[in-house]
Amino acid sequence: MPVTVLLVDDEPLVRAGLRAVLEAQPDIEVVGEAADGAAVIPLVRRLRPDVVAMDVRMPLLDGIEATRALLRTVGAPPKILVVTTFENDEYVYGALRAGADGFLLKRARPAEIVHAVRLVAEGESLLFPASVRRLAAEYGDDGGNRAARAVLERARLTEREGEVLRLMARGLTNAEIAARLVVGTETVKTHVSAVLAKLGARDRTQAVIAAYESGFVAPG
Amino acid sequence: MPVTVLLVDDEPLVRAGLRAVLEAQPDIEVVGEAADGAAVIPLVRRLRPDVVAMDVRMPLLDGIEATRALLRTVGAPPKILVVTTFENDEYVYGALRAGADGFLLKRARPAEIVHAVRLVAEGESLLFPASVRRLAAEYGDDGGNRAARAVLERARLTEREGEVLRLMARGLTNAEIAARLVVGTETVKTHVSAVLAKLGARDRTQAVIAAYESGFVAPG
DNA sequence: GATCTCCTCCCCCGTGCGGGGGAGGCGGGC
DNA sequence: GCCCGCCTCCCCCGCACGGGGGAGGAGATC
Repeated sequence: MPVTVLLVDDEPLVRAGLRAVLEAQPDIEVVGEAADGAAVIPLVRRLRPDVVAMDVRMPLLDGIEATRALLRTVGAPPKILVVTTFENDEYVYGALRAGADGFLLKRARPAEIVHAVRLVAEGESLLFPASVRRLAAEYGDDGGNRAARAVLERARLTEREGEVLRLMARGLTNAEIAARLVVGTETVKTHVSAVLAKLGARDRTQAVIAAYESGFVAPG
Repeated sequence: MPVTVLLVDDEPLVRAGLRAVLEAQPDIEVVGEAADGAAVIPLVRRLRPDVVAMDVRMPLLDGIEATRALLRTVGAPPKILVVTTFENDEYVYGALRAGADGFLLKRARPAEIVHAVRLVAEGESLLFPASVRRLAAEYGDDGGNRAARAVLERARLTEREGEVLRLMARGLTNAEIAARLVVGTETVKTHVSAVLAKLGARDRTQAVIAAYESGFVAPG
């Protein structure tokens, strides 16, 4: 059965765009739309979507409050994909802290949007592009350790994948990582691919950026 | 004429190793050795080396003080390559602040060592692997702007190269950077190569790491 | 026992990347 | 005038990278 999606955005144009992009996929179905956060909860109760694609900035009830309300009041809540215009939107942090599963830039390419929806539907987190660095701030001043663990959990990286990401963020090639971990390069490639997928990164460079931006690795 | 090098390290073994590596090159000549920073200044006056490869941790006079003294007292001072065991050596920052032109890990491969010597001899800076992030701290809290400019100057990146590095650090591919800057991909490749060379980075991933570690781009 | 996750390793394949060259135009400085 | 730094674009070439599959073993869970 297809992935069902509810669109929440105050701009009809954006909703139409998302609908067009998503419905072009045989395995994704847009089951409803809402123009404001206040309308979300009853709609979710009725339509039971797998994913809610929700704008952060909306009149009446914004994406953060709507996310919080959804998670608090709905049993078995849908996955929440926060939609935003700006990479460094203050609201995004709030939404992620409120429990959103990922976020999506409005200027992302169709393929990326589809990818993001599928990913969160499968239970993965989408932290890239990572304005999530401030996660670190939440976790006090004991450095990046707890923050790193938090990122690990949010992105659902396995321990091994976390090790690989850390080595990627030190500039090592797959072969060097393989030597360091005493495994085959094919194994490293597998882990790297998993890391890229979970972080929503296109290549190792973006993964390293995400590692820095999320506080998974800290400068210094 | 060859590049002349003066070796300064309290461990004879290290000096011998550097000598062996460097003298294997037809265009590099080791013209002298010293076991402590205190002996450096007269030797430099006498030998006029192009490059001084200097350990940071030495008895009597360490690499930081020796660097400072060299730059203060010698007219047309040599390029100074700081040699260190650890990537995150506190002393390294001091040496770079004191005016050293680059640093070198003792565990670097011979080819890298040779490369570093040639590079600083040519007047380039070698900031990678970048424990230079704390440059940012020197420049107050006005964010990364002045720090970025400082890194630009230290690494002698041109304005265009700085732009390219910034886009690399946002995860863009060469083609995307080319589109953004409205130039050909070949042009971008040229800039990228220049950035890699000047930062001493092996690939774009390492360049991005250097950008973060140096404070050239800031998380957030 | 069956199922699941994780780690490990293997295949094929296209391509973006980076190194090696060279070259022309343009501006500023000597 | 000349030279030099910078930006621009071009060639060839090897390889690491990343996507697409598949598969076996260890360990935990049910």
